[in-house]
Amino acid sequence: MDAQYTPFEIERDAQQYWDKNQCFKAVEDANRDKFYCLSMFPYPSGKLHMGHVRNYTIGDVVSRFQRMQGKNVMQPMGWDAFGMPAENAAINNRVPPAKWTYDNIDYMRNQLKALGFAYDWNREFATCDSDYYRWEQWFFTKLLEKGLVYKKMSTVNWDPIDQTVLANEQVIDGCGWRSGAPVERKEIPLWFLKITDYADELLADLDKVEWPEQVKTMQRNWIGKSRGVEMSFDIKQADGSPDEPVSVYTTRPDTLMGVTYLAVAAGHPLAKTASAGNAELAAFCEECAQGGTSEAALATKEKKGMPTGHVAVHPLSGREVPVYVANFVLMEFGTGAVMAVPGHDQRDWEFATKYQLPIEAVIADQHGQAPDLSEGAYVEYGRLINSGEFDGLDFEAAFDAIATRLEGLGVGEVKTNFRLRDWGVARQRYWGAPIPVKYGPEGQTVPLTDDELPVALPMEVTVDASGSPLKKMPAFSDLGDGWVRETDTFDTFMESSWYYARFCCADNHEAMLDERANYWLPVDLYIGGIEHAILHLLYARFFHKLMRDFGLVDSDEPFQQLLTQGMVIAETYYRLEANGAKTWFNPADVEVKRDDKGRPISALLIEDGQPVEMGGIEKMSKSKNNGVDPQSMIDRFGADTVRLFMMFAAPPEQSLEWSDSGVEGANRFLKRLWRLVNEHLAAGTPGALNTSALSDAQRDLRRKTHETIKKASDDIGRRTTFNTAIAAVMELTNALGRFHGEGEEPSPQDLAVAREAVETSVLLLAPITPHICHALWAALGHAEPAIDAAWPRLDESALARDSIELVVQVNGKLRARLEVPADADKAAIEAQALAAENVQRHTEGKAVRKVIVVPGKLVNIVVG
RNA sequence: GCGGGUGUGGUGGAAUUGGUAGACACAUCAGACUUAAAAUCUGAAGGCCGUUAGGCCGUGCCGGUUCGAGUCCGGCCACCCGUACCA
Repeated sequence: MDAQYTPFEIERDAQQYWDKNQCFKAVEDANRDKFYCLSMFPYPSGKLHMGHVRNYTIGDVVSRFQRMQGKNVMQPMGWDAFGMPAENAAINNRVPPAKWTYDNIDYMRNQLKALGFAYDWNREFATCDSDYYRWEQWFFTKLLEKGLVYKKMSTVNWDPIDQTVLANEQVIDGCGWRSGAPVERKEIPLWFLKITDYADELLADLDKVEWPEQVKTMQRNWIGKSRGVEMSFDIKQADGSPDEPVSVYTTRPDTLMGVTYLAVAAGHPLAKTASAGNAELAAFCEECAQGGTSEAALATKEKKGMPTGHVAVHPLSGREVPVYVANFVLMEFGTGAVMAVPGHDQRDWEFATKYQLPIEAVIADQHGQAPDLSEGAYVEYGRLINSGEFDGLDFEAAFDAIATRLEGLGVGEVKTNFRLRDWGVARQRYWGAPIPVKYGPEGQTVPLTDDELPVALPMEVTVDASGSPLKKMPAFSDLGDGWVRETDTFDTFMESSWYYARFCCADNHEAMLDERANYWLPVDLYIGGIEHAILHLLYARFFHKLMRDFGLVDSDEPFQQLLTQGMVIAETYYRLEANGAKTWFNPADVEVKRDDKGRPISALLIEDGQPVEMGGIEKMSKSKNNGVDPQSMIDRFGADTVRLFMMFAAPPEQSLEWSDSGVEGANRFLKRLWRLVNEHLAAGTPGALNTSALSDAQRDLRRKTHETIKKASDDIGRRTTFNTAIAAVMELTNALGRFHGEGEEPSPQDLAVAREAVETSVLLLAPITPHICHALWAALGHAEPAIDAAWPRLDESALARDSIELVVQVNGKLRARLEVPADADKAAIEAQALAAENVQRHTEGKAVRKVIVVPGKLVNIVVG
């Protein structure tokens, strides 16, 4: 064994060994428990970033740990390869999107290999391979035949200069990111998947999966099941003539008698009839159509409205209330109209205050009084007031009574609603899977047949910033005889909704999935960023249920357990330029000055020695130039050091702050471990361990070894807190460094106890730093590689103690520590606690009211 | 705006079921080794007071429950993620 830790040779040798022996090739085996471990596959943006390294290290640690538990582990990797960045690269650098994407994949695959992840590379694919997306196209035609797909008008961001549809991300402060022109909302026909048909099941089945509660809550709220009443209001135009009734939905029918106005969307039919003779209103409706379509942009916009001149007739009281057009009401949400109760809804209250509309109390406060509405709405539930015959009813009773009355009048009904909307899957872009539909000369819409699939995306293409490239390619779209192809492509969420299943049988060219999917699925542990908590994870759950209902899989849910990792963040540095713009500098190019407590006080740019400003710690990003390239760290310290730091610096669910010195610390630990094993081997040959004849020092080290096995097993296997598992192993190696036998030379028994501690440390670290552990395990004389070693076994008897330390509190404050026999009874502990010198000082002259003994932990003496 | 989360020493974090706040590291300081530096090893350290014994304060802020609160409850503040065409 080399005296020096040489990470690059060790890592190369270990990787060659795993590769040559196909160690991570996964084969179905009905006789073993399977473990499918999946990390969210990357978008091939160019090179790995720290978020990828963190994500994939977590997955690799769990995979290797499960393998050591004896599981049949499958850990695949692939590429989420369609998307906008490839088109942007094409526009900016004139590189074909396919070439750009596949070049990036080649580079990033090498980076993943250098990190030593235990992937079964035989299963690799990219979603832009026609061999993958052809099955998605095939499945879409089946969904279309079954009525789960339909086309409807939908609102998109329209750039009037570039004549193109913009993604929400491409709308900055309401303007197009390239043209700078104010974005307009435009209605176009688009394909939708009926996810709302599965809303109830998507909600109910959250109880079947082991996901973080916060993610389940977010999904429940997103699906947003509610019970309410849908009712219609009769409408009179300004001249008194009737217009079409307006339908509204409310979850608070108990407040119906407090309605003082109605608000409709600018696109509502009523707004159109009202605008006919009202130029001012028509102009307002047009203004409402400006700006982006994102919910955040709409919801934070200043609330504006304008009266239509129409009035709505209250269905119960007959009272006439004004109808407004409001910019915060949208056609695609619910009915496109809302009833407003400003006394009991804060948004309505603000609108009513702004336009001097009446605000009326119809719900009593907790004292049974009319609430004070001068500062805001009263939104709690309570008993009804000012509601005629409904006065005195509580929420439940009022809901039922009012709903029954509306039903009797034939103007309303109780209705369950979902916030969830159907999934729009069509994009007016090139780099995606073509939607497999054609249109006939008489306007027929026909799904492509199996022998017409796949619809391959043409590789020779001109991509510019205007319009959809496929639309401009007759060779693609024109099928002759008046038939044309659909030129929209799929939302890239389509590809990421079923890739986990395709990994089970990626080599099947005859079918989308086969029986191997049912061996591996569901995924046992799925790992990825918290930012995917709603959309990706909800779409994948939906897609899984679709595949189930077509008999392709037999499970209900795709991901049994979910681990959501936090972001990787780093300090930012900038200089303010004369024009007010900020120039951002990479942390690698900056030197930080610290005060004598190590607190950073200032920073200099290394290049010119002049100061730069510290901009705070933020998510690693291109825009703030604070990304640390994982490659440079791997080149400097090796993969094991990077992996160890990533797992040690924070628990996986929290954000992780990058720290150069922390990485050096991780490297130092590995060097120390290397030396420790080296010195242990040089000290001599251990004897056979005799656990019935241990010295105190030997028993202490052995206890520490088994305490560490217990903690690390639980931390990695159950809690997934890898940081504390590593800390525990560090404690063990620290104890090992301090361990010395009684004689000048270590005895065979000393060496046997030390050997157990050394081998335990190596195996417990093997999932985290697999290369160094591969080398050390071999150096310790094992012919089998470390990846085939069994996880260390806990010996409960090694944990036993003769005496334990208790703390003594007086009135909850720590006053003394006691060493007591492990089997001491409560009375003896209490007596010893009361006798302690410092306890006496604090109890002297006071009455002892109560003594609380918590076995194994503490004694609290309450005095008064 | 709405939904979900986070907040602990100089720093990253630990404290798993309401029971010793600060494990393990990083940075800092001191010492050893060295001609010297680096590397390595050993030690110190939450803040304030005290010679020691020890005391007081302390987990974003305000309040509550409890023998006991970082942990539970109510109200705030700050930041982060998502918000349906970024992936």
